[in-house]
Amino acid sequence: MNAKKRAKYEARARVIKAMAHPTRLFIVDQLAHDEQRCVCELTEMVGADMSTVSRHLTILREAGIIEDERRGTQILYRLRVKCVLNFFDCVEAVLESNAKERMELLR
Amino acid sequence: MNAKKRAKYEARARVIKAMAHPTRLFIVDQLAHDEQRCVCELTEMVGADMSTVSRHLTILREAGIIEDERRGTQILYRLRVKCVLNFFDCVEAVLESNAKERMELLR
DNA sequence: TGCATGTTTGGCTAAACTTGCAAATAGACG
DNA sequence: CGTCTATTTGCAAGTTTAGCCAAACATGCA
Repeated sequence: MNAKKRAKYEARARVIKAMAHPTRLFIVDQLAHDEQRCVCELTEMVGADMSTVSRHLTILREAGIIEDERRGTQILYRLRVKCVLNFFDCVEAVLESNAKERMELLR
Repeated sequence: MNAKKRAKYEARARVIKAMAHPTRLFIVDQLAHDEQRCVCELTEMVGADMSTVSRHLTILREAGIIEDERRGTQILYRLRVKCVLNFFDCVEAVLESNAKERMELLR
């Protein structure tokens, strides 16, 4: 694999890596339903330290998956690219396929 | 977020995390085109130690993304769930969106 | 200006990930 | 059985990540 090709896959991996965490997946899922949320609300929903949630949000933002906008004293986050929701369907398909496989092995 | 919900997102994150590496993305992409490949071929294409490639394959297999089958002395790997290819389209959309954003900031 | 609220950043530790080398394992075959 | 080929696994070192607390920053408002 040459340098150019490697760079291509590294760029893609950076985006996927940003989603590869339960809390960040939850946030994306939440923003898919709720349009936009402030850090305080997300912190409440996630149930972790606000500093931790803030860092997760930074990771998602730097990957280009979400964007933010200041509103007075708080900062609202929202989804930037909707298609990430397709991820969920496919991931569910993988998980179901895994479950089915396990069932068959038991027989 | 309660325990059940957390478990759901953790399961999803495990699948996505398995894809969150340039080499593994390359392998998935390759298997999408080539039907199936042995470890030696993939090692050649990736250009890393075979033990490293083998480990990446294990990670993908345990996530349920690929499956293997012994053929004589070698082991062939192939994609198990095709929809992971949708990931690429969306990831490209994110990357393009990022590129466009950068362009606008320059103006 | 000074205070209150909301968010990010610095610093640190523990845990997880990545990689290559060397050694072990699994089949194929004489 | 011994040996060859293909693949996996044990180990060690280096790198990255996640999480919390405390401190810094930003904004709105009296």
